[in-house]
Amino acid sequence: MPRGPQSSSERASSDLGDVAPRLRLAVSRIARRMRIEAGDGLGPTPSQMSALATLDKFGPLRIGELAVREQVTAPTMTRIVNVLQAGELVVRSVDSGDRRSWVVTLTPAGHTLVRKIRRDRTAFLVTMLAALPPEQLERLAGALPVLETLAGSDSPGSGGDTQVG
Amino acid sequence: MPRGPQSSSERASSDLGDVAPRLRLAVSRIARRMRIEAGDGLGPTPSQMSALATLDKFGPLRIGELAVREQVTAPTMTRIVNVLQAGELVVRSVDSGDRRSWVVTLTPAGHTLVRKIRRDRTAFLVTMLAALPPEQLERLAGALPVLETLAGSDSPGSGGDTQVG
DNA sequence: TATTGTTATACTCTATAACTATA
DNA sequence: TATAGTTATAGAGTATAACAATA
Repeated sequence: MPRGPQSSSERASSDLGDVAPRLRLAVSRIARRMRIEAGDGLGPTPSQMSALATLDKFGPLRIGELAVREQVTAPTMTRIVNVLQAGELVVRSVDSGDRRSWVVTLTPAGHTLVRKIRRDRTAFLVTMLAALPPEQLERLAGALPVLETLAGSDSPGSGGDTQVG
Repeated sequence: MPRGPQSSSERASSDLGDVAPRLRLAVSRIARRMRIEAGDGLGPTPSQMSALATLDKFGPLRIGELAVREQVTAPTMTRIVNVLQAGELVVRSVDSGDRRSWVVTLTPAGHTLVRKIRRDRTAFLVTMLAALPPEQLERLAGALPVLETLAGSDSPGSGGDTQVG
């Protein structure tokens, strides 16, 4: 097994050619672990949670606006909002100025829930990171801006993501 | 905006406290982009793809074994295998020694498809990585072992993952 | 009897098409 | 007419329960 001259880290800068497959696998698995270890099956479904996160980020929105941001059809968003409303996580109010529309607003309980789940999802990583030697944590922190570049930004209209956590 | 003394990188080793939330968000988004930009809606559904990947990794398996590895019930796996069989991606053969069981095997076409999708998923990252300045690629490569630690390994029985890509 | 897999049935999430109310 | 949202209906994917064939 050929090794480069550098000595400190397992496999670092040598053979950059296999960075892509390794990064793909690592990212997929970390994402999956975060989902699962945060108790994915409990509480709101992914689509409900995503709608809550969008409301948390952008503030009150109309059904149609929510549907566009969530990349979901209007009937689907109607149902999602109905469920959230039944759970008292959002309220609907008539749009002053256009009585065909509803404005959907997060309730305090909705806010609290979004923050709780966000915390839960981060908690898994916090635990993992705490177990890392400082040198590895440094390296991870150093690569964070690069990862954020790869992640891109969620441009509101263009299928923006608004991840829960 | 307070900045640490180090000069070369945007935000690196200072305030490690927010590594977890940033990493969480970055990982979620990269995973999502990989899924979407690889043409997620096309070809086999996620559950079908996952079953194919498991067969690719572990070789021929019985329906029940597949169901356990995929964390799905037996009736569900029956249906998944039926669809894959109709698409000529797998074949069923009787288990010599227990005629209640079927052994499911990937066809050459199934193999080819798994590899194609794996390539497609990596392709997005290859493009993104090619656009990075060498210094950033270095930093990413340096953090890869750490990310792989966080990713963990998929222990076969314990709901192992067997990511497609 | 116990086990492997299938069939029957139901539930959730999503979509498209048709509809109602307002602009 | 055109638009915002809802209702009606259908399809994919999953589960539990009941069943068939074999061990």
